[in-house]
Amino acid sequence: MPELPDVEQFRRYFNATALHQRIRRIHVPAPSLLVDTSPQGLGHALKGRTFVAAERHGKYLFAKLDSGKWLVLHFGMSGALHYSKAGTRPKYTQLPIEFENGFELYYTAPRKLGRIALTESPRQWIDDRNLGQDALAIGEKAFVERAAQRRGSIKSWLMDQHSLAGIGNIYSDEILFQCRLHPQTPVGDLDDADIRGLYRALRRVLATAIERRAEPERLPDSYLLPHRHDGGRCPRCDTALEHTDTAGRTAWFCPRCQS
DNA sequence: AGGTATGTTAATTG
DNA sequence: GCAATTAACATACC
Repeated sequence: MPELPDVEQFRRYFNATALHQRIRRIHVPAPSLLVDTSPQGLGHALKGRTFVAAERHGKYLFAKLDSGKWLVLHFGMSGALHYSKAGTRPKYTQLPIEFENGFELYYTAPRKLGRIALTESPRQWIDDRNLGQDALAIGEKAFVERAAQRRGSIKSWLMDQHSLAGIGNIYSDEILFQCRLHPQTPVGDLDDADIRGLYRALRRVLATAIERRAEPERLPDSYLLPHRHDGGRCPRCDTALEHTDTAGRTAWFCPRCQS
């Protein structure tokens, strides 16, 4: 689930629930999710502190503490956040954060593919990992420039977090469907109008998904995603959708509209 | 029981 | 150095 629109949901949820309450304690059942820290190190950084704001870059969520340090959360393929009364810990909770108000914020990750870390600043984390600009923050000019230095398929470009942060398999399929480009089209084959069309589709798709709270069922029926499954048909021309392996993932597309 | 899965990263190959 | 491909990670779900 968690691509840019999903993590943006988490950011808003975090800001609406978890700010300004003192942290009583935390627990780390699976230390393998920790990056460059330990359960003790994390506990030391969080205990007695409050969160003051949450920010997002690509698929990463950064939660600022009143100490100035930041908690970093990545949701992998299946992570989520839940805030509720203490003692209602959901299954697959990998980080419960208990507050003094009797509520807890639960970070869940059923497949343990997420990441938990601490950083001095989001900027430092982003630079250390060489992440690209956030997909919704990049301007058209920079987007066009990025395209010019890129070879290979358009889908792998959109999903490359070092080039552009936030887009994954699901939303890259939708963006390419919206601007009628086949996922395996080489970036070098696109002209300026194609690239600008791609940029506009990217912004529109991500903004729409955020508006719909990143719930796939709420997306317009004219979108690919509600039909992206075996037996699904193109909402535009009713052709049977096909899929192909690209960039190590399954890319769904309409063979008639996207050529 | 086996195949697939919305993510990232390292190793391998061209 | 790039890009594509594959495997690995750990586990749920169909």
